[in-house]
Amino acid sequence: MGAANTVNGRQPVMADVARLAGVSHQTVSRVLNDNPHVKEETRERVLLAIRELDYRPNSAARTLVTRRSQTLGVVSFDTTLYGPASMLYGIEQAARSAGYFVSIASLRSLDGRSVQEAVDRLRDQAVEGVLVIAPQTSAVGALAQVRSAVPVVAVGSGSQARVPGAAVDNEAGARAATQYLLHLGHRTVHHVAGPSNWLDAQARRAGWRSVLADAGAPVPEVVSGDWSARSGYEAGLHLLENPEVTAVFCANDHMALGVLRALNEAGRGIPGDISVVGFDDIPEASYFTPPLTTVRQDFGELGRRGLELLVAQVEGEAGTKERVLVAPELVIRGSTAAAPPAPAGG
Amino acid sequence: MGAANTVNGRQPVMADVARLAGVSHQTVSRVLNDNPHVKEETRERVLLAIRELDYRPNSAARTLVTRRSQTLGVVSFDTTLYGPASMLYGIEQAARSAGYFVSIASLRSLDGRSVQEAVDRLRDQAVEGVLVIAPQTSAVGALAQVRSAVPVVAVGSGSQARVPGAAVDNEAGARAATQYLLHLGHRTVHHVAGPSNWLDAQARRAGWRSVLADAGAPVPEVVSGDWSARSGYEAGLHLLENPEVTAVFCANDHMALGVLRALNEAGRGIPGDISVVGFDDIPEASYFTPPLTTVRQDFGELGRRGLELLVAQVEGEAGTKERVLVAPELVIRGSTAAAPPAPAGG
DNA sequence: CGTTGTCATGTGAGCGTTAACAATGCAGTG
DNA sequence: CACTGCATTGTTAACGCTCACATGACAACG
Repeated sequence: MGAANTVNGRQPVMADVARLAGVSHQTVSRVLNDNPHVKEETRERVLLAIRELDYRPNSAARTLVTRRSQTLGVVSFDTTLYGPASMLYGIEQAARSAGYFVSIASLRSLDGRSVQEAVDRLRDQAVEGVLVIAPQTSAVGALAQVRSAVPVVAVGSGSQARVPGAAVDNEAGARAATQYLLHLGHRTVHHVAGPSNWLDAQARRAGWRSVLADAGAPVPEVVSGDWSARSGYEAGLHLLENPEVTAVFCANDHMALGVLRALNEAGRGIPGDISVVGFDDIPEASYFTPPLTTVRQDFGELGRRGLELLVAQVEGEAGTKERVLVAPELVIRGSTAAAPPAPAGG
Repeated sequence: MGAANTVNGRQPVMADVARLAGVSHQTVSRVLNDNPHVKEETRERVLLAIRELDYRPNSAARTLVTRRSQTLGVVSFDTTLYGPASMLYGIEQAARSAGYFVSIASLRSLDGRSVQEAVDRLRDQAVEGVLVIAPQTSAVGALAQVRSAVPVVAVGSGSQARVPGAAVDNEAGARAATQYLLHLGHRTVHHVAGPSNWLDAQARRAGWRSVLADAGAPVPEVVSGDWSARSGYEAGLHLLENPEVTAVFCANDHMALGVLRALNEAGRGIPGDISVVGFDDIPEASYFTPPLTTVRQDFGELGRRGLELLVAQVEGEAGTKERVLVAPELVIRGSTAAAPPAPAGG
């Protein structure tokens, strides 16, 4: 052991290790790269020298000659949100176990130029592939246009994106939620949608709508929010104006929280008077008042699957899948119940 | 304009640009590095050739010769949580505007070996500095031991860490919350603390305790949670056993959410019977039932300040500050009110 | 005993860039 | 007109590594 760490005041290089071990630099390289053509005794001498000098290979030099940076890039818009943050986390873990580094670049705005700019930034860093966490239609649209010498994979960007990627089956989740509410006896289900420029919002809305249509239930007007609890609160106030509302399907949990708050304030019983369903199953959802019935999606899994897809492309594996669809799951909690008896004369 | 993008089937290099522009590769390099000793006309010819070939400099080659990777590393434990996610976001943005790339490495576990491992991983990637988002005592302790050839800065790791860093003044925030509750006339304030191995949890608890001590108020036993809403719920159930509780200061908003839920379930009025204060001011806090009085800390700002600190160290600026303390702010909402009249015979 | 093959190791070139220095041209000066 | 000085450009050598190939040793083979 030991931590000389410098040779003549500079970081040790391969030649220093070679000299100390009494071999050529190439033999050191072989040891480092697990080349089988090295005698066991020599290998140990080299490893000893490496430890003695606390030598670390220079990645820039290696990248220069191998043309492989071992780095993947992640482009994202707002990693402050629970979903994107969890996907990023999943990506990093999967990347590490696949032997890649992860470099991040966030988007200034959602237009195509910004997406191209972020991809270029990563390209400047010689990433071998790019993952994009940007579920907005505009970003995905831009993605299809992006010039990139390396593979690009979208994570959590709806299901119809033109680029390869991993996504949750939003429509199926929305259908499950809506069907469940109908089964409880509600005449119809109102919907608090996400921003219309998000693919997920579109898909959830479409799923909700298709179930109502299939069941012959009336399709109420949609109230739109921006995913925030604040916007859910406002949507809730709006829904309160209509006394016929007995069931609400919100496009995410945060908006559902806002809706719950508006209903609570107004003295409506949940689920006695009105049932509420969310989407995402954030960790707090079971501690809302009341605990929220919601559609669980596993963001971490999504990130991991996306990364696997990208690695397969980077390493040029044959028979590469282009799209992975992860199934969400309806989680039933206390915010949903059978429809209240219809008001007399309704 | 144009996107030849390849020369003889490979990425164009500086020599290709030079040939097309009719200059030497060194002149191309000068243009790229804004060297003033280039005639305007030549510069334009070179820029044209660069665009024509869609040439991008090879960062590995540049890093190899300049010994500067333009990359900073971020070590974090769980970027799924709102605080860490926001700090990471702030860091990335500040890094971009300072001209650095950001590479991430998450911790397997919280022991010293894992911290060293993550730092080494980044070091292998030739980062010029490392930011650590790991507010646990164990991680910070390990940090002080970490061997690293590059500067290390801690972000949001309490105020007494031994490494340089940016942190929120947790004690001040906790004092403000506790004082406010006492001013409202509560005889004392109960505390739902975070995990004792987090510096923030320790500091908040210390701030709370000091105010009670100074005011001569009784110091109730602390209930500890793990930051999650679930643990807050359990803490709430525990607090309900004691009828004298009229004010609760929770070490974060998620636990406060759990407490609110437990109290709501038990039919206690908030704030009529019991006042509750949180810490963090997550975006949802104003939509809890009731809206949560809490201590706001600006995580993004924290990340930016930490990054500035690191950049100053990396670029060897004189008079570098070692620590930055960001002041939190008490935000008053509907979950707090004057103490209820003391029960007769109390 | 020469030939062939295989293992273990070394040698030299080259990856694409920047740094240091050299060279050129041209204006201004005495 | 030679001489200095400055602006502009070119030439060459690193940077630290891997790849392709060369070399040497030694066993197996006919």
